[in-house]
Amino acid sequence: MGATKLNLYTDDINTIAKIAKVFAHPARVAILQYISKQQSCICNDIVDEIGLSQPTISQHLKVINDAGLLKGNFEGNSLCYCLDIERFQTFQSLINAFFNQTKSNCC
Amino acid sequence: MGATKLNLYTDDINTIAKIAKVFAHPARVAILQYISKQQSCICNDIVDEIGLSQPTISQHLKVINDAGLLKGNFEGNSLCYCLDIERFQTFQSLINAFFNQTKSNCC
DNA sequence: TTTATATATCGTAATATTGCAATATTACTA
DNA sequence: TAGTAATATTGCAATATTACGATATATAAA
Repeated sequence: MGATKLNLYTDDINTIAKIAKVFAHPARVAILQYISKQQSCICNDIVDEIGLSQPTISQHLKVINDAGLLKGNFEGNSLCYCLDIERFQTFQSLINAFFNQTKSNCC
Repeated sequence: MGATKLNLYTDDINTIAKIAKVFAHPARVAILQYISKQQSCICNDIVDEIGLSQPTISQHLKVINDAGLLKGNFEGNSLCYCLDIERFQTFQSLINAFFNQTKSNCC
């Protein structure tokens, strides 16, 4: 009990759910938006920008990163995060495919 | 501790997260897909279709319904659920606006 | 090497989500 | 009105997520 029964669903369905989970917390939406606004891909002023602790931000970044949405490299002694646009685009396409298919089928 | 600090974020950000949450569980993705496939908006063979118990499906339906995505009306003694396409379309538009804005801003 | 700064990880408490059995409710039918 | 089928609600156990303090690790500069 309590755990999601992933085996009940098709891979496609699990993929959509997994993608949606990344955006299902406002901190992660805010982080993505903030990263995109910094032309030069600046790093952890995210902690200052959003009002969460450094470990919490780091945890959310890990979720975003595990989804493959980040490219990070060091600039000086600080980490420079950048959105992986291609991957982001893939997510958008998959989500749109789900929406389009679902609504076109419906009564 | 533990609870999401919604007050830290703009309404737009919280809206995106809330929408994403609906799709962040495979059962709900599957339910939406299944409902859309039934031309005649058929009801709780969802329970048979997906392998979850009736109360669990009902709970997921409630989440989807609370998001405003369902139109339900009784047909005989069974409930006929139907996707609210307009609302669904609104969700799609909002998500796409987020994606487009985020990726166009980025480095 | 020491020091300072930036980021990640660990451990843990608080809260949320998932799933189901039992039960209640609703709507039809006899 | 009693019985039946469909759906919702309640209560609870298992698990996941969120958040943070403490600490570890990594990089740069002194």
